[in-house]
Amino acid sequence: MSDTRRRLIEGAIQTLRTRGIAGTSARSIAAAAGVNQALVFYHFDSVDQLVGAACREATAERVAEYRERFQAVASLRELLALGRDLSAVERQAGNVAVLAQVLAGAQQDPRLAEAARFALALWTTEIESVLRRILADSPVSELADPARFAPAIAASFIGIELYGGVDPEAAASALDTLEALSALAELLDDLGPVARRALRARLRRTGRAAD
Amino acid sequence: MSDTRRRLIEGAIQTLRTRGIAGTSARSIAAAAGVNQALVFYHFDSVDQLVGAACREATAERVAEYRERFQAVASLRELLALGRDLSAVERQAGNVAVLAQVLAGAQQDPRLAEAARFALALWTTEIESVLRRILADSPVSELADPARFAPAIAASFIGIELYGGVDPEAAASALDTLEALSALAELLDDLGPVARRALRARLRRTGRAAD
DNA sequence: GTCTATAGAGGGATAGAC
DNA sequence: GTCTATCCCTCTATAGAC
Repeated sequence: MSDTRRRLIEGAIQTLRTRGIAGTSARSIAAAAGVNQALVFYHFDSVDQLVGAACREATAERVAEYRERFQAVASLRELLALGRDLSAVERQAGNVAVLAQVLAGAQQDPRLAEAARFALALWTTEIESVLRRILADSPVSELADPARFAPAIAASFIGIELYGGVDPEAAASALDTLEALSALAELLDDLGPVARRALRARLRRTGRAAD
Repeated sequence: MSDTRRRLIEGAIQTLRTRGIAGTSARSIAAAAGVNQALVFYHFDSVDQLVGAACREATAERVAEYRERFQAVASLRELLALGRDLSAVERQAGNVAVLAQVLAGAQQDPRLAEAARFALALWTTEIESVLRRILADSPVSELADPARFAPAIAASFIGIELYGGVDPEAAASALDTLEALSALAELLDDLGPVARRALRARLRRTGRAAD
């Protein structure tokens, strides 16, 4: 990829972080990238396509960087602890913020929506494969299958990220709470088949299952 | 409150819903409100103050409308089921979307941040009082105290709302999953003191508690 | 309180020289 | 591929008539 293209992508990421979706324009991106404003349109045709590309790329980069750590996760608690670390690191770097801003813009812009869907799919795919592995023998799988559980986790982290922008303490509490709740899953795992039977009985009574 | 003020607030809410934070301007709001653009500045001094006021008011109105239903909630599952209903209704009306858009803008704008904090506090206060009531005798309270649990729930719903704007099916799955997981809490309640002791033992081993 | 008009900045996008 | 220059639009905010 050409150097200018790279710089524009970097500039877009930076601008989304510091000025949000509402303050992201061809001019502000070009200024951050240190290139001429007309080059936005030469290389990407329009601002939203550049923003979309930046979102895809920033996410792909981050997900790739965390892949090994995802693969090392051995329990729900570890997954949520990784999420907490990731949240802290990415808050510094501002990469989750990029996705959150694009997602906000995506509510009204089909091009951004496609990019946001792609980025979310990258995260959920990763989360889903971890869940599939760590919940395989867990009674938790009676309640939630990985493909449906993963978007809940991804969405929660994005919500917490946005919350953190206006109330960091509350966001930290939220992260702690999710992690603490994973002790429920561990307790269930301790109980093993007993828990599985009890859960099945519960589900029969309330008439609700994983799907 | 004057009629024009009211109309501007309504116009701001409408505009946030249909055009997002990036497309919300004095002109677009005034057009939606059917009033002159200069009146935005006469009544609110600036666009962000109008948007902030709209966010506060829209939220206060919705929270008030749901207060009775919150008070009728008797279990975590019912709370999450109410959240699901609320999410569906509000998605139609677009009120959670308003908060989500203001929250996105709030990451870079102190005035919007204050409004978002206020709006989030309204929701979390409501959720917290429900949690305090329904978890009073539950072993779940070993893991998460209501004041720290509530922001996690609020944040998750906002994340799911944004997710729903680009992938409605995944968002629906996420809502289902949260509801299904509340069966864990019920199971714990069934087990009563046994579960409480087991949880305490677990927590001692992993060295983590509710706070 | 409401209107018109406008200043002045910033926006997307393009034409055309190099 | 990159630049300058520009068109034309939208933006916030204000001044001043009514």
